[in-house]
Amino acid sequence: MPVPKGSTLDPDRTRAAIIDTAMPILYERGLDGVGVAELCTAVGVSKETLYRHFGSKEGLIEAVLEARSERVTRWLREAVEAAGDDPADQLAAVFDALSGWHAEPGFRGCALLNAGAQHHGGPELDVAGRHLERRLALLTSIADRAGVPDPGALARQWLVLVTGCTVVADQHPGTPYAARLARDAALTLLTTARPTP
Amino acid sequence: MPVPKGSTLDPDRTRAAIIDTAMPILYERGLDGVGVAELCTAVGVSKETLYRHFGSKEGLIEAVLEARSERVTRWLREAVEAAGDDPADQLAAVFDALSGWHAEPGFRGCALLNAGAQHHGGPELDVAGRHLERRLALLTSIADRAGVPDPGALARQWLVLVTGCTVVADQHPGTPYAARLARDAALTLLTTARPTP
DNA sequence: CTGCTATCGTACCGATCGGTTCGATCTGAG
DNA sequence: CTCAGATCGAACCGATCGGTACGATAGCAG
Repeated sequence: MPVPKGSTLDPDRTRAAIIDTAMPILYERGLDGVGVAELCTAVGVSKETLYRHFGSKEGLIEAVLEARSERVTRWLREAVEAAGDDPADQLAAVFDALSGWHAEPGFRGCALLNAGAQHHGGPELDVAGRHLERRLALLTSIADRAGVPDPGALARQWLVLVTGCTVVADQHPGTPYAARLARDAALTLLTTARPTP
Repeated sequence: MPVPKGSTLDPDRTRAAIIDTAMPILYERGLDGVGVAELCTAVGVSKETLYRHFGSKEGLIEAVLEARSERVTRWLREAVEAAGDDPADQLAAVFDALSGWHAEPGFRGCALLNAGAQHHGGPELDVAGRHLERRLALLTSIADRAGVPDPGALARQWLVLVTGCTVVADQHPGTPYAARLARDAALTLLTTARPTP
């Protein structure tokens, strides 16, 4: 076994440490708001190490965003799973989870959407698109369970609400509790879409 | 009259020309994606002139975003006014206007929201907030006319839909016609909110 | 004509950026 | 102990950035 595992020289560990440390800094200051040198000193790593792992600043950004998307997706899925079997409860759990996130001190909007807006032509936009696709899949599973006639359309309406309330919560101080309003709207759409026996 | 009006040396004209030319470039390439020198050559103006008018790149950006917000707000208000007196028609007109915008070739999301995401701490976020405030005012006027019990809450739900469908249309290729889905959702919310006599 | 002002074109500044290179150092495998 | 690979620290590179300075020019008021 030529590669040491778990040691201080473990490349996987170094890579994970870079991602974990760089993530909040890039989220807080923006992709273009912080240089590679500063990221390196924050992580406690040399530039050579960072470039050997990620090849370029772009590569680092992609890795950070991918890790973020996976983390957020898992977090939201767990919130849904903890809400029981009722689709309405699951849907409410999504927006309640968002409510808590929006109220956190360091909340600055969705890191993926922000990145897609910042480097619009680049790979960040693709990462953001895949992120929304994962989120749509989660919402579609809820709509499927609810047995509505067109679960795909309803899930996409929910996706618009989820995305919109996060942006509004971030950028419009005149709308607090945007997630709560979106939750009510989503539940109304669910009720209206359900076949009335 | 020491200031020439309408001549090629008219400062107001120069200022407007700089804003008009810089606006699509900053929108397309991002606030940090284009330098002041390139903007100057695109406008056909010297750096000294640009800096005398706006003081800094930040000042130029603020002026451009402010002009953009006013233009977009006027455009949407006119779409509403052209839709007649029925609140439902006015609401549908908002999302239909958005549909057409989203389908335009150079569509890259809302310039104000993108700017707020790019320079998150700075004045751009305030401009984006004021932009959403203007949009909320328009939606609130529709909700008022509809005579719903809580027009402020309904208008804010519509604001979430408007914002969300624009972001989704930009960043999620898997959801085409996001504005049409949002339109249906908004009309459903309106119908549900109306008192049933 | 005489100013005044807006503008141009260019050169220039210091700072920062992303990225590369290299010798020294440390760690763990064998 | 020896060796290979991972890392460090710092110097270094060319390019670009936002912003400034200056002499020349052009249009208008008086």
